[in-house]
Amino acid sequence: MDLLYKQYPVHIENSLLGKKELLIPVVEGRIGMYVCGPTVYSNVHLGNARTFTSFDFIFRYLSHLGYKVRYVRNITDAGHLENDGDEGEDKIAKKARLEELEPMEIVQRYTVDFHKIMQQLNALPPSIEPTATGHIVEQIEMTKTIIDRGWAYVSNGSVYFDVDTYNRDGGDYGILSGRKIDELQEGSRVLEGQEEKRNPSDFALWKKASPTHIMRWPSPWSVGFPGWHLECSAMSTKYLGEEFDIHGGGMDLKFPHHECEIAQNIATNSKKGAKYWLHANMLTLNGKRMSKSTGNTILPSELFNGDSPLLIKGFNPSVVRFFMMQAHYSSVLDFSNDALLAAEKGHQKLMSAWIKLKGLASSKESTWNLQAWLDKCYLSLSDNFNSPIFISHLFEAIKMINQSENQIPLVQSDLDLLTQKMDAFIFDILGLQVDEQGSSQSDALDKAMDLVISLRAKARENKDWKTADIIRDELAAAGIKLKDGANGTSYEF
RNA sequence: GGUUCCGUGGCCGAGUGGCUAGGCACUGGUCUGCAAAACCAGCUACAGCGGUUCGAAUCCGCUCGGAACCUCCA
Repeated sequence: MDLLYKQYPVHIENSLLGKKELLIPVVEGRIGMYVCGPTVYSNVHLGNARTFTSFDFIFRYLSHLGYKVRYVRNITDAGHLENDGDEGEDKIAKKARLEELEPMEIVQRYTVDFHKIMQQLNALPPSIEPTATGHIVEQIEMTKTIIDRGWAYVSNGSVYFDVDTYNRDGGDYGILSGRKIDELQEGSRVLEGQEEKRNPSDFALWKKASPTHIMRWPSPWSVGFPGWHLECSAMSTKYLGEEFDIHGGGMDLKFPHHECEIAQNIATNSKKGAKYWLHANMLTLNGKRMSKSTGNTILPSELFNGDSPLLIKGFNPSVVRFFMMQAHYSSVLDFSNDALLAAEKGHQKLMSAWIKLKGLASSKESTWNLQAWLDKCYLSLSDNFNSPIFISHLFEAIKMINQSENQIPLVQSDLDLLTQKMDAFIFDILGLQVDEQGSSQSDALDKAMDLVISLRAKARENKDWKTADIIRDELAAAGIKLKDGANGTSYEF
């Protein structure tokens, strides 16, 4: 049998070219994917979580297709400047100073928070999760190489990438974002402390630390810290090679971060790193980008437990994930209570059908075209990871399942295949989870419920509606919903 | 000001030249002691104005509205 990725070749929208292309891995059967991770100086907000959930879904699908995927997602724990001038301060160091903590305490706290949230959202851990501080040596080496090749200069102990010279030598700074350097300089903000740079568009590879700066490492140029853009170049090269397949990140990193990464890669080894660039779009709240300064923000933990003035209730992480998956990763997704509520219902319908499917019997012949449906599902996923279309196909199957009384219009082998594929689609690829309580239902509980249901059935036989309704209402209050059907009563959480 | 992108039915959200996703909500019906669920049916839209075309939500132009980025951003 053909491998799935050969049967359903993946096409992805490459931000570098602005068009969809066939994914052809550098090494057949393997995918190297790098995603820019979070800067761990505060709790991840929901927008961050969306980006990582999007790439988790992509990782899951590529793996499902049979690719051997090495997924590298870094933790930025140093080198992320507040601004690029002399007053530039490392984000981690700033937070540490404000909270009077050791920088690595900040890093530890928010790394743990990040992992916890991503786990709740059922995101798989990446294959490698390297940290910037763990790769200072590599970053220094890369800086040396770029200086040696003539595209960086030392200024007062700091090292800057020389964008003008790089482009004059045939570099293509601006290729990703479509920006032209001349325009950039005209439009750029006036920043303090730019005098170390020859040119405003130059960016730091290494920054000399001020006497009070608390994160510092020795280097040939000064005691200091690496520039933000450099870590991703250094770590992606180290773990995925000079040429690898996919580089992902939030849309807001396209410029300057990813633009700088490409320039650094080419300046180091004449190769631009990733073949395909993917950008996950922003999550907006009330039509605006989330921002801590304006209060237009929500933390995943608040969303899960409902502890926010913006929410009427909490939502299960799997519902949140389903909500995100109903939009394409490359589209802006607007967040609202109503949208979440709708997603919750849809999620419930999906899970109910999944549970029903497992209890259905097969038929003597298949009158539902399983293969055609499978093709549609895979084609939608392979078409630039189109999760919304994919989910719409899922609901076609759900309709068929719900139309089935006790028998599904499929022979046993088809029923087995459908069950296996639904399992893979819902849980392995979309990464959804059945309600924890629902999945933990034990035999004992089943027996107890059977008893309660039969008692209620008796009451109903005797037209003792009062007793029947008390049982149903009390169970409902306890979170157990009874459903009277033609073939008896079932329950769910 | 520059770059990129978007404006789809009550809401969310796909589609990107013809065959008009899907979810949620709503209305009617089936089922049912009632309810819930499910099923059936209905509601059927593409910001506005022009243009190209046999045909445009989809391509082009303009107008209006919104978003992201332009060295903190996922």
